Amino acid sequence: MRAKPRSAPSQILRRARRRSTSQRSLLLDLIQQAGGHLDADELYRRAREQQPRLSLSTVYRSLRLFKQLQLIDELHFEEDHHHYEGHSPREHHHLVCLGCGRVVEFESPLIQQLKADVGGRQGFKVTSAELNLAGLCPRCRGKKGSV
Amino acid sequence: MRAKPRSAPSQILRRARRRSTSQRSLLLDLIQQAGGHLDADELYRRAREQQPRLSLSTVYRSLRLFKQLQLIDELHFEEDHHHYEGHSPREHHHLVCLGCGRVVEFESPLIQQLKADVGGRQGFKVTSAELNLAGLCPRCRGKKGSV
DNA sequence: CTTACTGCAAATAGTTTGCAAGAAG
DNA sequence: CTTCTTGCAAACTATTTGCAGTAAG
Repeated sequence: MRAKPRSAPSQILRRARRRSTSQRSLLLDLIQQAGGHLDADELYRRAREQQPRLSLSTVYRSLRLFKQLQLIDELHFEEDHHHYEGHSPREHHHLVCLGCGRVVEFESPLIQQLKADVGGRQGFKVTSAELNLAGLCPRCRGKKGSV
Repeated sequence: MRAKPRSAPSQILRRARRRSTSQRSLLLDLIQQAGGHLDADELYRRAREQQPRLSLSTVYRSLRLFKQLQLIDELHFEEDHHHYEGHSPREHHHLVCLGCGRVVEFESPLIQQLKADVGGRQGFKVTSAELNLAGLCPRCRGKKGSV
């Protein structure tokens, strides 16, 4: 079984009867490049470096659209706003350092097992799983008093 | 090894040099009774039934305090605001129905294993783990078109 | 009494929306 | 051309803060 080739974003937009604009391309590029974990404001700041007139509304509208089209995933860390990353075919989860904010990704087969177990036991059809671990990274474990 | 007896909230407050007020007792009671998953607004509504002059600021200030003192835990579902539940000694996680919002709790030993595995591999000291599964409950799986 | 706590109103952060002008197809 | 998209300003939701009065210890 080969992985099905993922379409280019512009094709996905076309199929959904949405237009491919310079703003959308730029935002999507920035999200992919960043390797994930951007929040709306950071994305806005980076995007303005290349398109100074781009507005924050457009950032939010685009994020909502990309999310609907499954081009990106929304992450819910222990903060008051969301983070975003390009949708990756491999399910993975996040480990966040409470000291410096660094985010590490990891995969684990245990999660699949858990989804099946718990879903089955409760009669749910489980469609998504978000696991966030938090702690201190090697560097931040040292400077204890400082946090 | 016996579980160490948990102190009453009022004692915990005293130890932290915080006063035990009628507002704080009421809020804490409501959180315990509810069995968890309340958001600030719902808590506010319920509290006002018994203390109509209680303000929303007090709700937020109390939630922050309780969280600091580890009397409650904050949950981050796929929404724009947080939910809260009384801190329970047994680590557990949540399965949320996207149809009706029902929340089911579950425990799993796999999570402990995962924390140790991932933490060790990355050199992190893992202090917390939040796992949220989402899907459709038995009832909502039926009425598919309706959601 | 002393100082933490509360209620209220005003401020702030994050996000959404109405609308007229602009661009994609 | 037609309709979707954008920028801007205003609105909105969730949460925090300043301050003067109130109450816990």
